Amino acid sequence: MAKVGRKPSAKREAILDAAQAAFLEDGYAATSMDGVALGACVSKATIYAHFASKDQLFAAVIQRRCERESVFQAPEGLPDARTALTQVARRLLGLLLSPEALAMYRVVVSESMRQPDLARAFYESGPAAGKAQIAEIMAELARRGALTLSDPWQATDMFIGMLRTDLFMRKLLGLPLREDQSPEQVIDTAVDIMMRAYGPVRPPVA
Amino acid sequence: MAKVGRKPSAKREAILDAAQAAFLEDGYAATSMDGVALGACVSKATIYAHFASKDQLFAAVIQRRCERESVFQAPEGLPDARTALTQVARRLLGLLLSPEALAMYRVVVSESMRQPDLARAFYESGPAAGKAQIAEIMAELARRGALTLSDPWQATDMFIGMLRTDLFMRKLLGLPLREDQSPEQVIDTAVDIMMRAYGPVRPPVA
DNA sequence: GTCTATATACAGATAGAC
DNA sequence: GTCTATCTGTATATAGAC
Repeated sequence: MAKVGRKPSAKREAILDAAQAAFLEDGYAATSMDGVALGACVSKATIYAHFASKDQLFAAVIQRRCERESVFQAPEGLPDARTALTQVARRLLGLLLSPEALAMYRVVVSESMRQPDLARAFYESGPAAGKAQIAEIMAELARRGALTLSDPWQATDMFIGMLRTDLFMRKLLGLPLREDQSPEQVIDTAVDIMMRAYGPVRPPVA
Repeated sequence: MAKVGRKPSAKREAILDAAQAAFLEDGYAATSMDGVALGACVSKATIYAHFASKDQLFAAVIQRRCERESVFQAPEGLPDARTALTQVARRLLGLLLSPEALAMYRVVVSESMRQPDLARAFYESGPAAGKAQIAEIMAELARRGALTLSDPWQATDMFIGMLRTDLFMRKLLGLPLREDQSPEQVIDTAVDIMMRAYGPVRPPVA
């Protein structure tokens, strides 16, 4: 069996690729090792030479997919808060609505109770990492005086929540979108609320 | 086989109860018809006398669970917007965080791509119905002048989103909550943002 | 409608040659 | 490491008696 340290074996990568496609497409239980072997042009025994079990193959797939993407660098230059938040929201909502992210979310959520380690890995590398990066941008905007907020983490939580609304739910469930639903409209509304709530010019508290 | 119209057979109900417990606890694939039969104190053949297949048993379970609960009646009396929104948020977040709702969400999301009809039934009776009821309350608050908003549906979407944040995600994935996370804190923050954005006294637009 | 017993298929995992 | 061939368990679904 291959060691834990990287073994950039071609077959191993082919197995992981085929397994990822199958798991994300069909879910954990509906994916068979025979199918993965077929997709990777490899015998089933070869899979077991690299991965001890279906569980561990699944874990390797999820872990590999968790080790990447983030890319919420602080907006270039010194844009105003509205522009900065809009850029961040576009990036995040685009990511959330991508077919790969939705498939990943479905399969991890469905297996989270049976594979707690995977649930944590996904959470840390996905939602938690994204939140941390956006919170840092929020904090920077607050330092510049572009936003007035006491807790960037709380504000970030709410901001992200406002992006995962009905549009996200429908995509997640595979339902068609209503005509008047668009990511841009969600983004505009969310940013608008953030600016009303935390914009630099705040109404005197009643 | 039993007709489609209601047959309040005791065994049928026992089967549905056992199946619901199993599906919500273990997920669709990991639930076996043998297990359901055991849980319902019934032979497996009896299950197939009532339900044509595992798929249809699952559908019946989900459908039955979808035909109920809502209960977002407009707050009693004429409370101010902050009180009304807080009451609504408490009710909704309590529902979202309940173990049954979380289990339902997990299993429906995981099977949504393979059973589109179920996904739609869940969406209509769950998220869509809840949103409609809350939007009506929003609209009533706007009519009273307690909120200033042009589109109650949009505002409702954002409000609900702000309740489904990190706290919800961690519960969904079965992760322990951070000490400083509490439903009440999420509710207070969300309501506060709504009041800042849509409260009757709005700042002049800069 | 309900049961016992069984058909049939396919899953995950392994043995052993190369 | 990789293959072919196989073991073994268990799943969905059904036959046929009552």
